[in-house]
Amino acid sequence: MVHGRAADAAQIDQVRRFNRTVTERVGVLHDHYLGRDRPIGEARLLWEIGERGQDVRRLRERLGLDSGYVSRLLRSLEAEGLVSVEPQPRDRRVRTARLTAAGRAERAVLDGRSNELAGSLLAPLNAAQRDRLVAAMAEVDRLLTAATVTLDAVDPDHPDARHCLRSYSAELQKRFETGFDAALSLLPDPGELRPPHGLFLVARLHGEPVGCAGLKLPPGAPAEIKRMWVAPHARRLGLGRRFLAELEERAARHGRDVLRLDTNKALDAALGLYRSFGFQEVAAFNDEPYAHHWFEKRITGPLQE
Amino acid sequence: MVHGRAADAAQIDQVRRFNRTVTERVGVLHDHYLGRDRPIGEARLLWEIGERGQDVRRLRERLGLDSGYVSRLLRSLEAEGLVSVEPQPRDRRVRTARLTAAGRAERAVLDGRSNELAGSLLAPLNAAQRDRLVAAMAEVDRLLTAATVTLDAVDPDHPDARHCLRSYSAELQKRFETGFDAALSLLPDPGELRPPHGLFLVARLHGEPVGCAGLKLPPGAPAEIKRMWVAPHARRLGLGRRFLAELEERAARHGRDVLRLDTNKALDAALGLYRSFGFQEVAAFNDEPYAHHWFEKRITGPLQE
DNA sequence: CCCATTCTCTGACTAAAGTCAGAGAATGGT
DNA sequence: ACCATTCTCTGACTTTAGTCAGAGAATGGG
Repeated sequence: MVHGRAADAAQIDQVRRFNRTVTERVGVLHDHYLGRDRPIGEARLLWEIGERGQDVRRLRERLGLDSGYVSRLLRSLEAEGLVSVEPQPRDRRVRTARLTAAGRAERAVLDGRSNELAGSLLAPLNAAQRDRLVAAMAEVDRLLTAATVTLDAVDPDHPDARHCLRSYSAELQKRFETGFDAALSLLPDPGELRPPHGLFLVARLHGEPVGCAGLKLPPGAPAEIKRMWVAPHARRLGLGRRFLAELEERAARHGRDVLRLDTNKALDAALGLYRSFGFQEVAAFNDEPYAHHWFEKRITGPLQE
Repeated sequence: MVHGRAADAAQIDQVRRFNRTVTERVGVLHDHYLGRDRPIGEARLLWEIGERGQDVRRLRERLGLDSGYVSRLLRSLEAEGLVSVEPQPRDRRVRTARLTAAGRAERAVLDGRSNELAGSLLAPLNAAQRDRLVAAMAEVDRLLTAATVTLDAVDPDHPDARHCLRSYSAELQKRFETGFDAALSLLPDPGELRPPHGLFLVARLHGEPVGCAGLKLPPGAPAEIKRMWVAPHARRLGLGRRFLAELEERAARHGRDVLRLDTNKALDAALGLYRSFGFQEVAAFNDEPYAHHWFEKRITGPLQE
């Protein structure tokens, strides 16, 4: 990964101090408030089921727990009358857990305690300190979230890839003045975005696909970025830049020394990103009907001895 | 407490999001790294014993564990040859745990893993994001630490109070051009800083005294702040301001409408604090030989219906 | 319709984490 | 010298938090 250079010692140190303070302060209080009369396993489950219910397999996935264990926890919550579990109508192997009225009440209690906990962290501070703490927390939150996003090369037919591509088309449809009709656009045919003539990256946050980017590697020609998209709720995490860096590195690894792309004028954030990432605007190199701008960047090949 | 007003809902919300992200990301990784081949109870203990050893009772206190449990953990570490436990010479009921050479090596392994953990949080980020994350972490760390400091009224003869007063004198001795001789200064006699004619506050961080401030409440005269001091490692946490706010409130509660103090020109940070807290410089109201500045603040009495 | 797969559940375990009630050695104050 | 207190330890527990192997129902593709 192009970003994966080692952090320096002072940074490591500060992160460790942070971890210590936070696990002490937040961790201790967390258990104190949440686990007051119920094992935290159950409390977490109750929380994760949520107001609208959840499939058992999603619960397992979200909490990272063994299927037998989750099943047992659900039995215990059922016995307390807090939860009911029923087969999903569409696929009767899957079962859906829902909160009963009592379960909802119990969840509200947990909710209240979480608020108490949050309040107790802020309480000893004055208004100015609070503002600064909350702002710094938002920043940490945002950047740690950014750091949990994974980038993987997948086949463009993978369900996560298809999901992103559908969202991509839907968004263009909404944002382009003229709408967007995939049939009119210069779509790379599927083979162009899979090895050996290309690749397709999917970004995932907690397992959910939240962005994609394709790279065409036509033999003997510049590499070309296609269909880069980031889900609205995953924006402002530096994901676009991370895609570009990753694609640039991969293009270089495949021996290309030029990376290019085309884009529509409606995508103003993307235009800014390309420029700040070192792309230069060039003359049209294709006749994509939806493009208004064409960009190119000279990249360094893989290091040689 | 004067700072203890309720935080607003948006702040509470952000704190909760933060707690969630951090416990997921830091918590999970923490256990993953530290508990790799050893129960985390033992790992924490090994860590807490430290290079120089620790009394068993301090360990219990720091980790908040049952005495039987700690004893058992120590037995297990002893059996592995990582720790030796011996009676303290001064009080043979108390026992001190020390790391053996093997224990020190094991602790170094844990240390390395903590570094890995910290590194793994930063690894997916680019340099700019890292800088911002580390800065935000430092801010959170600092403010959460500030929030764990407690302020309590104690008798000026309490060991914690005496500790602070000794440190206070030692610091003045070092910082005043002329040195500081307590015998020449207008020392409030002990009775003046305990009820009903005064009070004495001690600030504590993790049980350690880290600051103090006295308030004289002479009958029918303005309240007067004396001997305010914050330990060097607890500075920049807004503690001075917190002392002032607390003393102001207590003075008001005792019906005073003027708060005053004198100070030496060498204490520049304190001078700035007093001014920014609303104190006005006034003519000398006493003949303290070490004072160069006298300040006064008009305060509001307790609310009346 | 058959068969491989998916999903949840149960039974049978294990390890970690902790609690509780004393026992026995040291200590400090009187 | 005596006694209450402090400190650590041991034995006997419990609860929490899992893991693992397989059984049985439902589904989907051929």
